[in-house]
Amino acid sequence: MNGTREVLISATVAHLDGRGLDGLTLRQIARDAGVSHGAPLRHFTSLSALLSAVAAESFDTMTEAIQLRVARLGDNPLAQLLEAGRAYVDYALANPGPYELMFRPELLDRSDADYFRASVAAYEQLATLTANAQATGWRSDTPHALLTGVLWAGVHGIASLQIQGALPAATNTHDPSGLLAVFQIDLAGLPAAPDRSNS
Amino acid sequence: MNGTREVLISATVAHLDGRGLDGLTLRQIARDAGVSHGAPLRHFTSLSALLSAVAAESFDTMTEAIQLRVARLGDNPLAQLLEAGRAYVDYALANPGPYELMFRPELLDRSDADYFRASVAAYEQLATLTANAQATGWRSDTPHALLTGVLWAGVHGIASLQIQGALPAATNTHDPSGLLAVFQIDLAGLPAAPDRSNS
DNA sequence: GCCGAAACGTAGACATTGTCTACACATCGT
DNA sequence: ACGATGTGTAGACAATGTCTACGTTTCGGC
Repeated sequence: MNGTREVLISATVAHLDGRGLDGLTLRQIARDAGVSHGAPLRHFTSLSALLSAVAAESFDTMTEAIQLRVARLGDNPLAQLLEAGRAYVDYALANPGPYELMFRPELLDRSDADYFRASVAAYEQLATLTANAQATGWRSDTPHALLTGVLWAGVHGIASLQIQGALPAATNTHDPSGLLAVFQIDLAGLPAAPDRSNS
Repeated sequence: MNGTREVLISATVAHLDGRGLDGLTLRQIARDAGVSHGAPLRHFTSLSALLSAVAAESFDTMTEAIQLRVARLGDNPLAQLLEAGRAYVDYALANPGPYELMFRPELLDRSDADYFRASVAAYEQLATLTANAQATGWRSDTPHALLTGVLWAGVHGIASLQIQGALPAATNTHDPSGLLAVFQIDLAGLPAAPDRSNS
């Protein structure tokens, strides 16, 4: 149960939560986990492999958190899509360390099967929500993959810049959901409100 | 003229253009520049300081490139804003190495005056274009700093994900300007077309 | 139960990195 | 002319990722 492999992953997550990527080395993780500096290589072929496992876990956690938030809403695809965007940014800002790791390909092993699966699952989640929204007529003329990519880029850009404090003070003091509110105007502004055509 | 300082910066830029951040070490830069491994520290207090100088230069280059593209257009603030967004993404995709460096605070020296100046100048450029567009009535009710931040996050997210190949194939094969076209719909969709009210 | 093999863990190498220090040479203002 | 300052080199130092050699521990088939 508390196998070394799990301890290593826990130590990595703890370090990410505490100090982020700063000082996150294989030997430091080993020290935190209470094992020798060579022990991690018995469970992961490299530092990248260990970080990929952690990144995959973080992707899964984020996907679940988003799913929970979306599930609370009724069957309103556009509202669900917006809520997913907010939940995405909320997760990133609440877990900046793991989030940064997820989008640092040079630290990860891109061929890691679990990382690939988890990242694709996250994308598929957004793609499905986008498709549902488009099915209601909202932006049905925009190519699906293109729209999904742009929406992802939007929330990713907000999360990234906010985490690294790159947004100037005036923007930074706003609630992150406030940023998304602008997207909401975008999203809801164009064709018709989705559930009004049903009542 | 061909002082060691300039040679070091050139070598760094060349490395960024050729291999990106991969293998970009102080000693490798020194080897490329044909000096000893300790020489760079005579001109820069640390690796971060050298990288900050290069990042500042890249920011300035990008700002100029955007300004050129915008200046070609007539006095149509909304069209200028859109063109700036396209020029931003174009620069990032044409110079992925320098662009990645610009947004890697842990590699840079945040207190570097020139880096700060150059990054603020880039932000101010976008802020001005945004303000001009808002002055025509476009989204004049959205707080200026908030809108600027969201626009920046949008293009930054697109550029970042595209550079690291994180967007799936269907999205990736599109012309990057195609991605922005979706933003164009957003931007132009809401109130009124800006120049029609003039003719 | 035994025992060989596999898994697991440790300790010590090795090359490489950023930075520091000691030293040498040049350049230049006075 | 000469001391100070600037510039370059070479050698240290600690730290890192990974490799190898060497012990344990564990465990499945006889």
